[in-house]
This record gives sequence, C-alpha cells and structure tokens, in this order.
Amino acid sequence: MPKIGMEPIRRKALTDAAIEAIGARGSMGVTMSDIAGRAGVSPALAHHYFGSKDQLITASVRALLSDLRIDAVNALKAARNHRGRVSAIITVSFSEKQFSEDVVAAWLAFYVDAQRAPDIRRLLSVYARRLHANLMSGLTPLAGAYDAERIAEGAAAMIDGLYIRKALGTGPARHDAVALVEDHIETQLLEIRGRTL
Amino acid sequence: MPKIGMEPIRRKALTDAAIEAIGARGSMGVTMSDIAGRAGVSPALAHHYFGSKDQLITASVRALLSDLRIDAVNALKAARNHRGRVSAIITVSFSEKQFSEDVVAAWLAFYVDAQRAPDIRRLLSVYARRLHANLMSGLTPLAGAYDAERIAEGAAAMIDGLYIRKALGTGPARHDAVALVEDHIETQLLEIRGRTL
DNA sequence: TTTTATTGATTGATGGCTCAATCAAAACTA
DNA sequence: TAGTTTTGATTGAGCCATCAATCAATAAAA
Repeated sequence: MPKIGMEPIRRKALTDAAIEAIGARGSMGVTMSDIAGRAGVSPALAHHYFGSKDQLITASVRALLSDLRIDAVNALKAARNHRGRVSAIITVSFSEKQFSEDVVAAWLAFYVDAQRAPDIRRLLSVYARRLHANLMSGLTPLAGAYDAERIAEGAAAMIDGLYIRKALGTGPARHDAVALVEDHIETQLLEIRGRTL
Repeated sequence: MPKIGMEPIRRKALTDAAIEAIGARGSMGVTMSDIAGRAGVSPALAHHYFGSKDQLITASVRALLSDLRIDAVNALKAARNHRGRVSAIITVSFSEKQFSEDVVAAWLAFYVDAQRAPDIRRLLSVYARRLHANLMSGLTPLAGAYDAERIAEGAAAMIDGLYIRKALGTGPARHDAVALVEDHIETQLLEIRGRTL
C-alpha cells in the first residue's frame, strides 16, 4: 500500500473531505475522525500532514477560494465584452460546482469562523474584494466609476444573500438566482442610460 | 437571594447571553459555562431551566425571531402607505438593534446550525417567509403580483447578503445598506412605471 | 539502511449533563 | 404569632463521553 508521493493526493483528499464534512456538520462541530474517515485515512494521518485541525480547516478555505479563482479567471477569459465579463462572474458564482449544497454550506460555516479566526477572516476578505473588483472591471466602462460602485455593491450582496437561502433550502433554483442578479444589473444600467439621454 | 419568580428573568438572561456568546464563538463552539457565566449563573442552572444545550440554543433563535417580529409589526403599524410599508421593513432590518455585531453573527451561526437541526431550520424558514410576505404586502399594490415577486426576492436576498458582509466586517455602514436596498426597489419600480406608460 | 506512509493505542483536556445538598422565601398550621 | 413544612432557586462536585494531539511501531519503497 504505502507508495511514495502520496502527500499531495492525501492533502487534496483531506481538504475535499473537510469541505464535505463542514458542510454537513459546521466547522466547529466537525471532528478530525469524521474528516479523515471521509478521506479514507486515519485521523493520525490528517494530523501528520496538517499539524492541527485549525490548519486543515484554513487550508480548506484556501482550496475553496483558489478553486473559485480559477473558475473566474477562465470564465473572464472567454468573455467577449464588458457586459459579458459581468455575466461571466455571475455564472461562475452559481455554477453547478460552486453552488452545490456542500460548498455553500461550507462557505457559510467559514463566515462564522471568521468571527474568531483572523486567518480565515483575511481569506474571506480577499474573496469579497475579488468579487467586487471583477464586477467593477465590467461595470465601470458601462456605468462610470460612481454608479458602477453602487451596482456592484448591490449585486455582490445579492449573490451572497442567495447563497444563504440556498443553504437554508428555501431559495430559488440556480438559473432563477442568475436571473435575479442579471435583472438587477440590467435594470440599473437601463436606468442610467435613460438618465443620460 | 433566592426569591420566587426568578424563572422568566433567568430564561431571558440566558437566551440573551446565548446570543451574545454565539455571536462571539459560533453556536457549536460555545459552551454552557460560557453562556451561564455571561448570564451570571452556574451552568447547572442553565440545564435546570432549559434541559439541554440544544434546547437553550433553539430558545435563543426563537427569542431573536420574536424580537424581530415585534419590531416589524410596530414599524408596519406606523407606515402610512404601501411604499412606506416596504421602507419600514427595510429600516427594521437594519435598525441599531437588529444590525448589531452580536445579533448578526448569531443569525449567521444559526444558519449553519439549520443544516443539522430541523427545529432551527423550520424557525429560519419562518423568518424567510415572513420577510417575503411583508415585502410583498407593500409591493404587490405598486407593481402587481408578478413583478412584486421578483423585486421582493431580490430585495430579500440583498438584505441577507448585507448581513453576511456586516458579519465579516467589510460591508457598508447601516445607512448605506438601507440606501442600497431602497435604490434597488426604487429603480425596479421606476422601470415598471416606464414600461407601462 | 534510510526515508516515507500509515495507523493503533494512549493521553490529557474539555465539556455536557446529573445529583444530592443548601438556602431562603412562602405557605401552612396550631 | 411562632413554629413547621413545603417549594423553588441555586450550585459544587463529579461522572462519562468525546476528541485533538502524540507517539511508538510497522511496512513498503528507495
């Protein structure tokens, strides 16, 4: 069994398992045994690779964030114009992968953690800034810096809010969620165009 | 010390303390000692009155929900017209009390709990439905049932999203949060009026 | 033989919960 | 009213389970 080069494989399996477990139990309620069990290894191995439960959880947040970043970069690359960039960000936020039960529940649990863990708070702030910047990059040319700011702020809040509702189970389906945010942006842009004409 | 009729006083002190403690530590990470300490009593007394930690936490959610309901009812009573009813709901959601650090963090923690605890999930669903219904009661006469639905859904998501950002610390101030939601609604109503003219 | 992967067993701490005991007010009785 | 009983409030001490973290041991590769 014990072959060489297992480390990266185990690390990934463990962070994936952690996200799954945290989604099901909350980040404080989750146990190392639970995570290790889902990853198919012993709790001792999880400690061996990550040192402590806190570090494993922090690594999981980082993994989630990195995954989202990669998806966003790819989607932005495929966008043809400013408006397309905005839609790309929205689509990624509500993609099958990012909007799945486990992932959404894990995000939520991490927000609670951020209250006490500065590391996690820092990472989540990075996410918030990135979302804002991505939306702004598409909106600024369309609405000007001033109005873009307001529209982006509203859209970002709406996206986060739809995540909460997803976690609760009561919430619109994926494509309805996309439609709500798109509608908000479209209506705001329309209003601006009407104002300047 | 031991006078009669302490029960309601202790119950309130304990649920208040629980919200405070959960805001600081997360609902899973909080301990009975912590809660009891903040309420100025022994952990044993908390068990005496609530039976278990789970029941105390559930009672705290109920208290939060009830408090919000009372505020909403009062605000709606003071509203003069349909548009005023909508604004009243928004104002209450971002009132000093409801939008405080502790309360917001506690709400968030409860959402995580809802994943596992059906009682809490049920209670939070009540909140979601109530918010929706309150918004609809003001919006339907202004926009018609169909559009009102969409506007309310977007506004509710935005409100919840602004709560998350408040919890993170990166988020607009109270009155800016109100302005964002008001702007969303106002712009949507404007667009509808423009469409039907 | 050295290194890497892996785990079972163990430990130390923490925390939910129980219980019997204490204490003071209230209610009752004569 | 004085004495007695009952009842509610309250807690310290302790049981038991859980869990993070450690460690020494095993086994396969290099």
